[in-house]
Amino acid sequence: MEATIDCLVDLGYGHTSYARIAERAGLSSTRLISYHFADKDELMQEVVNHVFDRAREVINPLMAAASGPKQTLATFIAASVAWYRADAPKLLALREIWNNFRSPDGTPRLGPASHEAELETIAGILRAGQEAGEFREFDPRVMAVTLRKALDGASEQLALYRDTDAEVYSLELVSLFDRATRAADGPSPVPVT
Amino acid sequence: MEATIDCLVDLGYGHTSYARIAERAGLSSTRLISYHFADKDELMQEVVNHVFDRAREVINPLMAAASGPKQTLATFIAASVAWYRADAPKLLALREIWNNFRSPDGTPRLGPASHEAELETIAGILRAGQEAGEFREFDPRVMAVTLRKALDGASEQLALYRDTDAEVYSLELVSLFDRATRAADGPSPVPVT
Amino acid sequence: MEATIDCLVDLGYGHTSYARIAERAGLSSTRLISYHFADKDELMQEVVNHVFDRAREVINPLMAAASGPKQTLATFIAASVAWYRADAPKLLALREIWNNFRSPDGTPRLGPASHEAELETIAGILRAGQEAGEFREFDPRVMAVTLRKALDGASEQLALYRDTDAEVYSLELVSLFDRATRAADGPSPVPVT
Amino acid sequence: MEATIDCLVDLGYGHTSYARIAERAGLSSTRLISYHFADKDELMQEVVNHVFDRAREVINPLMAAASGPKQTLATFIAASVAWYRADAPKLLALREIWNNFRSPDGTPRLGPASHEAELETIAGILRAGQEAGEFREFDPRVMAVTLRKALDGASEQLALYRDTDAEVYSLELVSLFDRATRAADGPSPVPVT
DNA sequence: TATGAATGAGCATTCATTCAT
DNA sequence: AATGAATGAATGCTCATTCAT
Repeated sequence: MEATIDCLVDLGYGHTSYARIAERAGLSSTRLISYHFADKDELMQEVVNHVFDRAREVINPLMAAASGPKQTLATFIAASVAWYRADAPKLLALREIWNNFRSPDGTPRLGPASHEAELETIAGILRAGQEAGEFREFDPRVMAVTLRKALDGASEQLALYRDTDAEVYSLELVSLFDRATRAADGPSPVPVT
Repeated sequence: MEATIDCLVDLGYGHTSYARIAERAGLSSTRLISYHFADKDELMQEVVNHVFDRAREVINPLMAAASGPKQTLATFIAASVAWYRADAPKLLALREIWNNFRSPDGTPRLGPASHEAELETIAGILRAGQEAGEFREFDPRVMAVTLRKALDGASEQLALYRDTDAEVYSLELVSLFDRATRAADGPSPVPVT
Repeated sequence: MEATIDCLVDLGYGHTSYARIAERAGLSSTRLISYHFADKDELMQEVVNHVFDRAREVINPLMAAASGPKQTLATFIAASVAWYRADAPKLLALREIWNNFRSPDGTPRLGPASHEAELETIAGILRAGQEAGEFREFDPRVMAVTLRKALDGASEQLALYRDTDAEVYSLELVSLFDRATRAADGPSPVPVT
Repeated sequence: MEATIDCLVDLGYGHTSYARIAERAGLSSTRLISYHFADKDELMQEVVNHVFDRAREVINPLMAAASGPKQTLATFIAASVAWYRADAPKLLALREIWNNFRSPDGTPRLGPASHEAELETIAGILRAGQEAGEFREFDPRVMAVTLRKALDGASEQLALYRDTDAEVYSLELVSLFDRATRAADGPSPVPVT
């Protein structure tokens, strides 16, 4: 599975064949891949599960401490970026699968549509903040999509430019979305001292 | 080329073969594709050029009227969304190529790295605004990446959910980035009247 | 397709692969087989159709002259054997497909069940003969199955032992089924002079 | 071995692989098959032996009582059908092996050629009857082949259409071959009372 | 401009079989 | 007796591309 991730990153989804994976894994036959995984779909699904398991491992503990819309939002951003820093290469592999994994009939198995659940969670936090008066009026869907894509951008930058400072990136994003969301006269959640 | 775009959208890059394209185009042989395009790379490049030509057609005239960092930024967002609305399906095809087009050695031919020029342009506008005192202090790179991805998100939403109101989406994004960038005590560039 | 028939006869259905067919046909790639036939099923079906077309060509003109149950039966036997003599090798190929061609779920595509239509035709002739009083009382189904298998036996013998005298075999079978079917006191349809 | 027979019947010889057999037998590895049988050929041979052992068990005692060509012939038919009724499904498996089992060089290991011994036995009975004046003049080979195939037809019918009455089928066949073989003026061996 | 025929490399997957416990 | 890991050859089929009209 590590060899698979390497192939996905280096060669892209389209050139990640059993032959290439076996080569990288030092196997003398592709047969062993078929032995451990029912088919390529299962292999890919397993990689996705593996990466998401890691995500939960890193993010959930950090999220536990957050309370209130503003802090939840900021923590979500910071925790996501923390994960990206830890697992940058795996994220490139995930992206390949995400963008290319399709059913035989052509419909994407993952792709943007699979973000719906997460988008709804984010939108829920945003709506809660609006009701609490902490956030201004805006379209929660647009904001949620933008945040989701902003985080994708972060993971891309961290993976492609390894000298990017994750700490700075995280703080900048928190600040950006704080300003984008806060009520006109509300206090800054990141008090400037 | 229209058949190619259809295939890319419906089947994804990986299943967009000469055979499938010829089938959709009603050709009885793939030979005609090879006749018009040197190879598959050229075909894909041609699709990319075609889509970007349209982008320039739609965006450039709108950008011409803008002056000053704030307005330039707002106009850039609005013009981009205007293009997405006009050419939503083509953008899905572009995305497929963007994410998958690679050299024989595996290095991406397009992908995030190809956004550098555009990111630099956006960052330039942001820096100009900071120097003019219209924008607050922030990392121009992070903001540029976030804006770029926010626009990607917009094109996705418009393509996948055809009932999305592009006008609203555009105004929401302009407002979002206005708040994210403006100097603490600066006036709103989109005055509420 | 001739190469396919050769393979079926010499190697059997199970070892008739694209590689072996291409080899015998002098093709430098199996690709050409896939080019002309959608898949292996289509190739096999085409062979079956080809062989049956020949059968109709040979048998139908001979059957045209027959009238009355006894003569029809005798002519059917003679015409069948005439075809076997003409196309003996092809019949071995047909047998391979007949016995092994199955749907993906395992159910036979041809096999004994596909003989139903022909069995019904034969049984019809037999019943007509019984009603006309030319044939004795017997179970038409059993007689039809036995005749069908007797003809299979003839084709096998003619294909495997090339010195078998088809003329003799034909007359023997006609006589055999005449005696097996005729009414107790009926006259012989093949009068001894 | 029962799992093997099941596979042969349900999937056909070509799809009866170690993997499928292990699956049906509830084994978690094909290794156990290789443990008990040297190779696939041995497994198939074992199945054939197993089926033929049963045949001898059923047929031999019944044959023991027969004496004289006519009775021997009638008993042979009746005993064969009795076996078919008892072991119908196994016979379908046998047929699969019979038709497909080949040496590496492609020559059939069983198939029609393996019937020679049995055909010679049947022909011997027929010749004895001719010499004794009980049977008319006919080609013993053609009659033997036809009887052999008639019995194959019976086993097919009994296996495929489970409501076929074996008793009737047996009597019909006996009567059929009695009429086909008996001397012109000879008495019926199955006197109607 | 359009076509059918032909090609060799590559694909995921299945085959029977062997190794090591 | 039973298992899981490993193997190399073979399967049908698709790939982009070229040849010849």
